[in-house]
Amino acid sequence: MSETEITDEAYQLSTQVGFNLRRANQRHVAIFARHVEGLTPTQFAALARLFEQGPLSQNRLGRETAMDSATIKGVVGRLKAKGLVTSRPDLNDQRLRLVDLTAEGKAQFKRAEAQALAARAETMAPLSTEEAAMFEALLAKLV
Amino acid sequence: MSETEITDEAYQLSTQVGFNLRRANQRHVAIFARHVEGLTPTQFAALARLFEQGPLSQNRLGRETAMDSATIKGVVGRLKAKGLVTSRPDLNDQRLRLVDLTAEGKAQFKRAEAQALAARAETMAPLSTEEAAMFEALLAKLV
DNA sequence: TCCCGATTGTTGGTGTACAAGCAGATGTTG
DNA sequence: CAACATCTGCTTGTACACCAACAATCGGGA
Repeated sequence: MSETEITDEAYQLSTQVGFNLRRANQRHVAIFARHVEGLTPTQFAALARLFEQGPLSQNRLGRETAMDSATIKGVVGRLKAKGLVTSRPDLNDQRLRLVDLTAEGKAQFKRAEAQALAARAETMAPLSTEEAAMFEALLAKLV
Repeated sequence: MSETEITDEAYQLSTQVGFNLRRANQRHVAIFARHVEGLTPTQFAALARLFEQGPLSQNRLGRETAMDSATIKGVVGRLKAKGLVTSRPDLNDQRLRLVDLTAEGKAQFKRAEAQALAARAETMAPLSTEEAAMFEALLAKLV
């Protein structure tokens, strides 16, 4: 019996945090998809940053949303295909492509914002208000 | 000023949790990759379940590790390519393919276990012992 | 026994995610 | 001003992650 318990202990120690981090994220993405029509969490994040900050270069937008240059290229491409953003060369620096919201992009973001709030609420529903605040504070330390 | 603050508030409310969940997971995956040679977190999780529970059908293994059938197929395929697991038909139920650890798979898991512990420690390093315990407890409620 | 619903594994399609390597533009420094 | 390092965006390759549709198999009830 003791050996089994030791094995159990070791397993839990070694994977629980990363494993549950991954599952919590999966769960949130699924909840988000149910609430927000036509936007993934990452696409929503990109729209949010553009809404906040105005036109940004593609790489800059990637940094602001925690995506590397290969990932943000795909995200921007899909948003362009939906007509939510445009991209044009920067006249002052020919390396840059400035990404900007279209009117439709702004409208879609505003619609999605309330839905994203509902998704957030459902994700945090298992926690009390105090627990949720504590969790968010601790999570922020784990960047 | 007040309008800017309102926009800020709305943005933070609507994305912070999901966004930080995603970033915390990204960070953990990166830390895990630095510590554990040759195994991704999901591959490690699959080996861990097989080590715990012995041979499992492919779909069952997927459920135990929170992967759908399409995802677990890829993971098992890569583990087979590395010689860490084998799969064979179940004689009692011809729908099933039993996945099992090889001797090399067991050895690799035991080696990786200590490294995974170190990765976990580095992931949680920004938190005190009490904070880490609190965080894990709250995270567990968010499945 | 036969039929029907449920389960298993597979495939194809879409969407993140990152490493590595590339070419072109930029800007600094000797 | 010319060599240099840096930055940007792109591409390729690998690895999750899930949905939807599918064929084969299984189990139970009419």
